Amino acid sequence: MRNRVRQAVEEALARCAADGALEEAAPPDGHQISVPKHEAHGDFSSNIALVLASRMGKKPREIAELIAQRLEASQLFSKVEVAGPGFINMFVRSEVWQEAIKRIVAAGSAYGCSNAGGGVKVLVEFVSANPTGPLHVGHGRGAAVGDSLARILRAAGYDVTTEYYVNDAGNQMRTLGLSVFLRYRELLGETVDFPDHCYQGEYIKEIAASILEEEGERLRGLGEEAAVAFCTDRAVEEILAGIKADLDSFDVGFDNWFSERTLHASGKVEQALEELKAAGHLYEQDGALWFRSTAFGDEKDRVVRRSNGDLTYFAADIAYHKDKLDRGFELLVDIWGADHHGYVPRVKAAISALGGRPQSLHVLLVQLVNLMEAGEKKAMSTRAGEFVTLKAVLDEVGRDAARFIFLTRKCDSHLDFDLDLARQQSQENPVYYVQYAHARLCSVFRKAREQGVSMKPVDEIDTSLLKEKEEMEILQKLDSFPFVVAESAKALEPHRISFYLTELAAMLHGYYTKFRFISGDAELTQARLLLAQGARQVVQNGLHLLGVSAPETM
RNA sequence: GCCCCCGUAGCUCAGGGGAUAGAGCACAGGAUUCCUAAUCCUGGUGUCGCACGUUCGAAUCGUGCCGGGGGCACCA
Repeated sequence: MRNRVRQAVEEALARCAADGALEEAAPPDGHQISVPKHEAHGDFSSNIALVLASRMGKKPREIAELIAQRLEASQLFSKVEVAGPGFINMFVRSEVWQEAIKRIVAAGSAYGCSNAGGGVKVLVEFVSANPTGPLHVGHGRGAAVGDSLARILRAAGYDVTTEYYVNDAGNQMRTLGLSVFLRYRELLGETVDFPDHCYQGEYIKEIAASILEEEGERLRGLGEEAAVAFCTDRAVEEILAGIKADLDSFDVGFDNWFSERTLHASGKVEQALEELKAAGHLYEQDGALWFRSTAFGDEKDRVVRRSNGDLTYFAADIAYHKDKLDRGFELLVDIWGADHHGYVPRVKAAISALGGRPQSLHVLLVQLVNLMEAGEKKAMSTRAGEFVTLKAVLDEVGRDAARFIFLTRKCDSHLDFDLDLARQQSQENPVYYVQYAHARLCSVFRKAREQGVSMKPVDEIDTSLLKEKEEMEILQKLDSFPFVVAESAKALEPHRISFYLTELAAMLHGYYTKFRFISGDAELTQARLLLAQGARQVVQNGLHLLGVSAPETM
């Protein structure tokens, strides 16, 4: 609808130019069609005259009048007004809104989808937690945001691939293997010195125990290097399996699991460095190899190969992002913990140096989650082994509530996740408010069936009977859903969907209390059931974008 | 010291150039012979952290402060 309104306004402007009333025919960049806060200001409002005024040296209201006059002829509107400093307020005819419900019902589960994204190939990389321990709540937030964003982008017509980058190479992998091996030796009765930098968690002991069970004392005879390597492989395997299981119970899946080891093994890291070197962006200093990232806006140059010969993680990250571009992705969305924000300029620098467009990379920095319990912040450190796992939280508050809490805030705002509250307050959680709206509509249809009321074919339903103010508001809200999805995708902001759904649910609950879907008036009942069907569909589609279930009963 | 994010109602947070700044929670009162009361209705609160600036117009943009968090390794 909004697009139709925009088109009408811009055509009216063109007609002004055609008949000589105004000089400009082209719509200005800042032209916005918005939904006013106050209903007295119409269904839609255009600021076109305000934007044009300064450029044309005319009074905004004068321009607005000229355009408004030509808009009145449109079949779309029942009334067009100039108001305030020069807004054009437009009132859409009720028949236009009423027809929308048929479109919505016809589209079904596809309603909300659009081709706004134009098939742009986008890679959404998220979670990518190091396989050194189980996922904690912070990873859960990233998982919810990434998975939901991928769903929203798909709905908005982007060609989406999701990926988890597995850091299964490098120093910390040795540390992980060493940690397990030391616990293994402890289990064999040795007294070992367990260093602080090793992973302290209980899960390390469990992995050691399972190795002991399956391999016996065999590892003792292998020599430290081989034994640690063995432990590393086993630990990564077990931890990754655990991570996958946790994500699975959070209903988060990935198209690809991308292993860092394969980057090294295939020579792609060396290749990327060669390319940078050929372009003159690398230099040697103090025995190390540096990338001149300052040439692309970073605050200091970065080491890609240390003086001891080891490649840094950054070197692999360069190759990884090059590989993403080589695979043809036009838009790269990386979802990182906010503590990695310092990393953004150097990765963008690498993309630029390799001939890519730094704007093609969008890094969403998800603020860390403060887990609160009994009014106190709980410590979160994988290495120290002090953290609340995602699994533990899911077991307590449930998948739907957890996802909704994560998705009802902008991802760059800090989030206090109060365990006590989420646990005991589950009845007041907004997710149930939305789900209940869906369940209630389902129950209306159950009731209708009980009473032998069945819906007529859509064509035969008289939608002009939907003339209550509340019905009109719901129709407008339902109509805006595809626009909300498209904007949410464009802005990479899943939380807009949660807010939309909460607002829609409020309208539906209010309507439910005040009016009856099923009444003695057979024609009216048909029209209202159609409204109910469309509304239920939109709630369901919206919840699906969040990865939250839409129960039929509660 | 430098960089990034945040600061909006008692609390948790939306709004991120547009008209009189919103929601949930909490608090008080009310609503159910009838499609699920996990619901609805009513009640009120804001120096939008502070100060300048940009313009027709600023919670929103810019600069500087203040406060909170995070980051500034040849760690990941």
